[in-house]
Amino acid sequence: MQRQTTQRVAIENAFTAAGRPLGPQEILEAARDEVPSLNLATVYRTLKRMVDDRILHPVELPGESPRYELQEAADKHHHHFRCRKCDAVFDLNGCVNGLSKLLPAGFQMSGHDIVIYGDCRACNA
Amino acid sequence: MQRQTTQRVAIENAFTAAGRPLGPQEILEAARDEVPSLNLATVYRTLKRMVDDRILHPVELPGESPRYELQEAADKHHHHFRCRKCDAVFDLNGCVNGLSKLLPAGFQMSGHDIVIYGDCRACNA
DNA sequence: ACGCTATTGCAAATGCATTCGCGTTTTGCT
DNA sequence: AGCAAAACGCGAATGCATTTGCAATAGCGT
Repeated sequence: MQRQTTQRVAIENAFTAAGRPLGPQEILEAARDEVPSLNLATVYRTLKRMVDDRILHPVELPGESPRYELQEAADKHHHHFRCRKCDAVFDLNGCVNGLSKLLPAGFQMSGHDIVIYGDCRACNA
Repeated sequence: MQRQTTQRVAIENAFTAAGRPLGPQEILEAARDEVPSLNLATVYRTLKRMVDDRILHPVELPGESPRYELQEAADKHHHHFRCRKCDAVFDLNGCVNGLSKLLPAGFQMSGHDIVIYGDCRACNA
């Protein structure tokens, strides 16, 4: 049976408060505001459970360890922005057309990922 | 000083023969056709040197360890295709428009990556 | 409030890709 | 051909992100 622990709630809160994909370390730091004793192993255990339960969804970017976002965010097709100054990742709404015209003959497309790099709002200011 | 060893030549040949980005293990297997004694450590050493010398360029895809492609290929802006059946990666020519319209207000774009997933020509056949 | 068991914190262990140490082999210069 | 330095092969060592074992703690049903 699934228990409602303070650390799990703190982790869920971290996601809703951030509104963007978070990595294990980021989650740890954010959730420690609520539960200072929180341990990284617990973060990993909780992440794994929440992914299994379809509450979170992994976000993989080139050359980086996975971040996670709420499944509800993942449900609608979207892509990601990664800030080169603060390394934070943000969700982007929408998509582009014409991807399939990049395909060579004989290739079949079943999905795609787009990552935009640059400076986020906060780092820009 | 830089020496022209048979293993280094074999590795270079693997790239020109493949015409697509290769990972260390793929390189090892391909180059062993020419030099059966080739060792993975040598592949890594050679890759590092060739990247330093701007002969090769690393290709990072979400959730995978880096592959490498000839710098000449990397010089013109392009993206990548990854086959879900054989895991091979291919270069794609061209790009798309309208990426910047995905940006939220206050965000500044300085680059982007696109990866298309699907079945490659060979796996399709 | 009590007790059972899921969950936690901590430190040690994994897994994996990549790197290093070192004795041996090659390369390229003379 | 002769040699010093660069490369190699091999196995052991790193570095990191992630996982696990275990004793202690804390949800939650009764």
